Amino acid sequence: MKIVSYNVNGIKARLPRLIEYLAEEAPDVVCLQELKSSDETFPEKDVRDAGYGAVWHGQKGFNGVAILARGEDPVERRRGLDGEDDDVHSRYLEADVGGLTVASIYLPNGNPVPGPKFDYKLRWFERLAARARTLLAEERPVVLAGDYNVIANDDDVYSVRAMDSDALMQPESRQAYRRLLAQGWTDSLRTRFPGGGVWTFWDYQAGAWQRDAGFRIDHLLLSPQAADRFVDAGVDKQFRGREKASDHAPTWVRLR
DNA sequence: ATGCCTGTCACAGACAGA
Repeated sequence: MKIVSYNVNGIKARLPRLIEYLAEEAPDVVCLQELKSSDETFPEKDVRDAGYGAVWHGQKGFNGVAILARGEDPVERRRGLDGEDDDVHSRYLEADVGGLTVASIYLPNGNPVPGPKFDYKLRWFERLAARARTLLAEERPVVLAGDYNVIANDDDVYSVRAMDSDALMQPESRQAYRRLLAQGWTDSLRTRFPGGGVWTFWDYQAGAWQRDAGFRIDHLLLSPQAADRFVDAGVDKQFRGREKASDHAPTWVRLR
C-alpha cells in the first residue's frame, strides 16, 4: 500500500491538483497538511467523488490536517496533542486505516529564531514525542506522516549556508527530530536514499524550483512493525512542476 | 540587508509560510 504525505498549501486552491493526484497515483492513504480551511469548508464531496473517505481537523486561514483513504473511511483516534490546553492550532490528526495507525502532522515552522514561535515549535515537538512514545508501546504498524519543518541533515538541503540561520536547521530542531527517531522510528526516505540529495519542498521565490534549490522536510516515520513491511519510498516530484502547484511535492512510502 | 512568491481573508494589504 502507498501512503502519502502532502502539504497542499491551501486545499481550496489545490483541489484540482489533489483530485488529479488521487486519480493518477491511486494512493491508499493520503495525509494532508496546511488545508487553510475550516471544518465547514473542507471539500468533502469532491474527495468522496474521487473515491476517498476522509477525516479532517481544519482551521480558518492556516494550519489544518486531514487523512484520506481509498474506498474506506478512516476511523479517527485523536485530534490535537496533550500538554498545552490553550493551543488552538490544528496540527495533529490520527486515525486507524487499512490495518495501520496513521498520523497527519504539521509541525510549526518556528521562524524567526530566536522568538516565541521557535519556542512553540520545540514545545510542540516534545508533545509529539510523548504521543509517539505511547504509539510505539502499542507495538502495531504506525506511520507518522507530515511536514516536520526540520532539515535533519546537511545533505537534505541544496545549500547549508542559505538556510543556516533558519528555524528548520537549528541544532535544537535537529536534536528534537533525532530524539524522536531514537525512540525506534525509521525515516523511510532516509532509508531509501541514505546519501541525501532528495527534496520535498521548493520555495515559490527566487526561481527555487527551476534551480532545483529545495530541501527535505516532509517525513514518513515508521514504527518497527511498519518498517518490517517497507518496500520503497520516494517523492512524486512531477506534481511540483505543474500549474498552480503546492510548494511541497507528495512524498510517499510503500508497505507490504 | 531586503525582497523574491503564494494563499487566505476580504476586498487593501497584513499575516503566514519556509
